[in-house]
Amino acid sequence: MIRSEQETIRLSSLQQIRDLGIDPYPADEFIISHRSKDLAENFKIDKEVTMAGRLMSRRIMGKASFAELKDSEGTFQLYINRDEICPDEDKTLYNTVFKKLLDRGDFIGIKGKTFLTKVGEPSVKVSDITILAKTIRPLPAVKTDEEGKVHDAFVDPELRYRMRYVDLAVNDHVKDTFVARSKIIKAIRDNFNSQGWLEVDTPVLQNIPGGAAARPFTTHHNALDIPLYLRIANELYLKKLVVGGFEGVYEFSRNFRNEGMDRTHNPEFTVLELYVAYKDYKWMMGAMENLIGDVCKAVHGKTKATLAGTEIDFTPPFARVTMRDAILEHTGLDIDQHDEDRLRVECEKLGINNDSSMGRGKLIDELFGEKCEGNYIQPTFITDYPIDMSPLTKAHRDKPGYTERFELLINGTEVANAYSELNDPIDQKERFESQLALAERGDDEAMFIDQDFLRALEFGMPPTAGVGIGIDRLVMMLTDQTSIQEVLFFPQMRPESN
RNA sequence: GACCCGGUAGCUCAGUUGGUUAGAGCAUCUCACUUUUAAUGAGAGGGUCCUGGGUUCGAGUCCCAGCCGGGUCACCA
Repeated sequence: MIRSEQETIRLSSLQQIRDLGIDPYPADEFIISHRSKDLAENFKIDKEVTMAGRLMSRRIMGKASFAELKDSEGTFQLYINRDEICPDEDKTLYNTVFKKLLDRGDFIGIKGKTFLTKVGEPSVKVSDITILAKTIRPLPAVKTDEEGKVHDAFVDPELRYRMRYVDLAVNDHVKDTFVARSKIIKAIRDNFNSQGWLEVDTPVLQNIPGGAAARPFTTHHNALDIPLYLRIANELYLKKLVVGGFEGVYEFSRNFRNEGMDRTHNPEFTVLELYVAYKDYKWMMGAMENLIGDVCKAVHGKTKATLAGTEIDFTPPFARVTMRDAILEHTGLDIDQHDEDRLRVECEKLGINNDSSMGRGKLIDELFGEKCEGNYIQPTFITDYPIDMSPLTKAHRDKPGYTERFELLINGTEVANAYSELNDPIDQKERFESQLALAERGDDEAMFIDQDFLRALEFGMPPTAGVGIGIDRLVMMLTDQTSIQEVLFFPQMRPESN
């Protein structure tokens, strides 16, 4: 293995540390009394503290030095005086260990007393240093100047995603995004648990990849000698639980789809699905408004957030527009006045590519996707989808040809999809069959038929409202990120060649 | 998958029309310095110019192929 100059020097330092009888990777617990942020916020001088973290920079001035210690909360300044840490004749700890053998990035533990420097910077006067873990590779030297300008930022997306540990170690704002992600998930859990809904786990490995229209990843189970699929959705399993008698179930489902990758798609992604018995999609819109308002507050302390320079207002209620009205508004086309053939002609006029495999619903979906979707920046419920695009959705109570379904759009992107769940087993069977017909017509997105799900419905499912929320996208909307890779710790990448 | 852009030191980046030994800042190393904060001053070292071909007296630079990434589009609810 070829080592860089800096790595070679660090390896040699590592050996010298060992030669001094110091373990560079000690096993002992290091007890921390304070962390940086808390210590700064409640700062008092002459407090005895022990702290641990990475040594991020050193400013050595002969017999005294300043250093930055970075822990999980932030950084804190250390003042290291030779005669304070080496009161006896032996000055090795300062002259050799601290000045020569430690490097930026090393984990150290310190003991000391708080004080204010001449210029008023809260600091710890160190009385002892313990090496906790020696680093071999140098961290990028990101520096921030007086004006807050960042120099030598570690910004190459490829390096950042492949070595997220480095990204997190040096780019504080990246950490903030993931802390926000965690807060969002916690806020959802708290909201749901407080209503008595149950968090459940359902299979990731499925015999039939159901509940969505997507290309699955396939694998093989050796003992059973059968193909298995990584789930593309967990919808059908959760509904089976509602059949079983749970009135509110939810799951943060890691889904897998063997499709393209871009700013808003990663092969594995997280969808929160929730099913509540005896409710309908109208009720669900209210539930979503409350939830997302709560979640926004958990992150920003208010129900507004900035996204790509625009303020997004998550204060309920959100706008509600039927799909028919949306298309009418943005294209002047009233879909209720056109059958499939005439709709195809109109799509042609509008420059929307179409082919004979596309049914009426698919054409409407294209029309909406191409001409309308991008216009909904503020949170908007698009309601009442055509029936042949929604095979798991209850037919609309008073609009023939439509379903009781809505999607929540934010910044022109679908964030949630919800409906009054179809619980009529006969209707469900027919819907699956028409999906099969679409597949035969050439639609490779048509759904698989899940016989066990149909059997479950025949045992009776109460009227139920269900929703799926794209958690990654929701996190993007609330953290001002425009790429899914910024909200996933380890986005999918092509393997490094080496 | 198509098109556009990029890949040069640990990090961020220059590199002219193709022309000596490929540069800068930070980082690293050596020396000095006991309240600094992008510490400072003096000195030094560090390169698979993404890979492989080609053109040329000569390639970081031009051409071809490939690899990796980013962006746009297509696909994908």
